[in-house]
Amino acid sequence: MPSDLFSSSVIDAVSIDCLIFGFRGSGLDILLIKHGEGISKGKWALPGGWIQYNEDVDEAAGRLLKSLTGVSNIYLEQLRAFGDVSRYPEKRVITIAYYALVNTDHYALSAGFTASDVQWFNVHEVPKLPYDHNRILDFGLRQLKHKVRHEPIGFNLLPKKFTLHQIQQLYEAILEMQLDKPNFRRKLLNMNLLVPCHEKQKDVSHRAASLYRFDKKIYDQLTEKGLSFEL
Amino acid sequence: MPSDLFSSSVIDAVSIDCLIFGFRGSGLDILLIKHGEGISKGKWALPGGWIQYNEDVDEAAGRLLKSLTGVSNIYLEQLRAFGDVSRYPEKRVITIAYYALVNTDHYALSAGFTASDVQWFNVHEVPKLPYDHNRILDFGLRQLKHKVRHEPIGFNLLPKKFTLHQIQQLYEAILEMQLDKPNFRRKLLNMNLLVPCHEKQKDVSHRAASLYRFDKKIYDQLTEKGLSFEL
DNA sequence: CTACAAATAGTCAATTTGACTATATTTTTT
DNA sequence: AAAAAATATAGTCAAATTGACTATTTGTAG
Repeated sequence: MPSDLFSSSVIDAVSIDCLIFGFRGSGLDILLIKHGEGISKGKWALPGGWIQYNEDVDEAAGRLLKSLTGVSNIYLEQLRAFGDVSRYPEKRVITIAYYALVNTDHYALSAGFTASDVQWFNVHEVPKLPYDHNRILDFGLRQLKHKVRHEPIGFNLLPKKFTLHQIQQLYEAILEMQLDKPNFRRKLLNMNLLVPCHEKQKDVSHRAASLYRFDKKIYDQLTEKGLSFEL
Repeated sequence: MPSDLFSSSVIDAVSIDCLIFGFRGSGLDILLIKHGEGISKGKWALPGGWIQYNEDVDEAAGRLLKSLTGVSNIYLEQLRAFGDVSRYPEKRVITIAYYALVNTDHYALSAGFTASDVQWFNVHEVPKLPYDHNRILDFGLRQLKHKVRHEPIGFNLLPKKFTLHQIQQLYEAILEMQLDKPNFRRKLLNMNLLVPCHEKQKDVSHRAASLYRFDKKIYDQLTEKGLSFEL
């Protein structure tokens, strides 16, 4: 740490930007908001905001997420900071990017936004975004692709109760590859991580599949016993 | 992004802190510097500095690393930002932590530091550090433990030419576990990632082991063909 | 020339993978 | 009511990988 502890800041501001991922059966989605004013008016962009003086950075991200979704117990984690000089015009703004995994069923969009301000986009059909937001998204997608194979975080994108086929579709969407159904089932079930709900899905026009849920406590127990989640 | 683009910053400063890892056969080391002045005078701490107005954050980290080691092409990657309100006294300082993997042979310590200012510590014998530096170190160790198993970055801690046994010792130090020698060799060699130097180590009082090197180009080629580094 | 130290090679059962085929249970169609 | 369609679930089997070992080779040191 340098000696000049009382120099005034050379950074104009630190912002938060958030990748909010959702999944609705057909590919992975991301939530964008439309800028109402400012430099990039009319453009779609990642939801973001400024960090307040008296809140932790993690708190700021949580606050932002809640203001968008109305819900607060959502999976949320820091991605990394982006701080190229040229990432933001005029001012020197460093942003700290977060990513959230939400179950699109369980929350009401837009507290304070109209429908036209907030919209889901398939992650591969995202328009050109301002600043370095496309780069942040790319980075987040890579991170998600990796993380979902080594930690059981994908379940956050699904309803509480889900079928094996739903998880598979989710993984196929995130990893961008086809997976063998029997083998995927086998691997997942053999981890003994999923708890059967003893319930079947409803309103499907074919044989109904069993519903399962993910239990963090069971995962933590198994982890202590040496399980390492790998898919 | 909120509308008030021209508010003055509520963050006093953004700093860089760097985890510099080294390996010298006996456990994993980290480089600490002794504070000469300021709030935490006399304490050992992570090397750090302020981000300049006209440099990317990654550049700032590189500059800091070079000022300490004299070398510039070192493996360096961002860990994450740490931004709790209480992490720093008096002022609101957010820090962006990086971690570097250096080969302790190949660089001269302390351009501008005396030996008593800079010192290697075994990562498990680190004193109480100021601010949230112990937390940053813990986070970095976890990250390293994970990353080293999924990406071939460990080689950065070794000399250009190394023996299989050296890699194994490195992995044992980072992962904090014993590994079976024949099985470790087999797995590593079967990836066809290591290039034999057709050379033996010297000055050992027993049978000399073959030297290998890691070739990033070969790794990239194999990756394209579907190899995924896993240890 | 013998003891040692560590490198390197090889064995083998158990487990996991990948690529499949087969059967079961529903709903919709004829 | 029977057949067709759709999807869930179960099972097979050879190949590859792993984990826990033993055996051999090649060098140094006394």
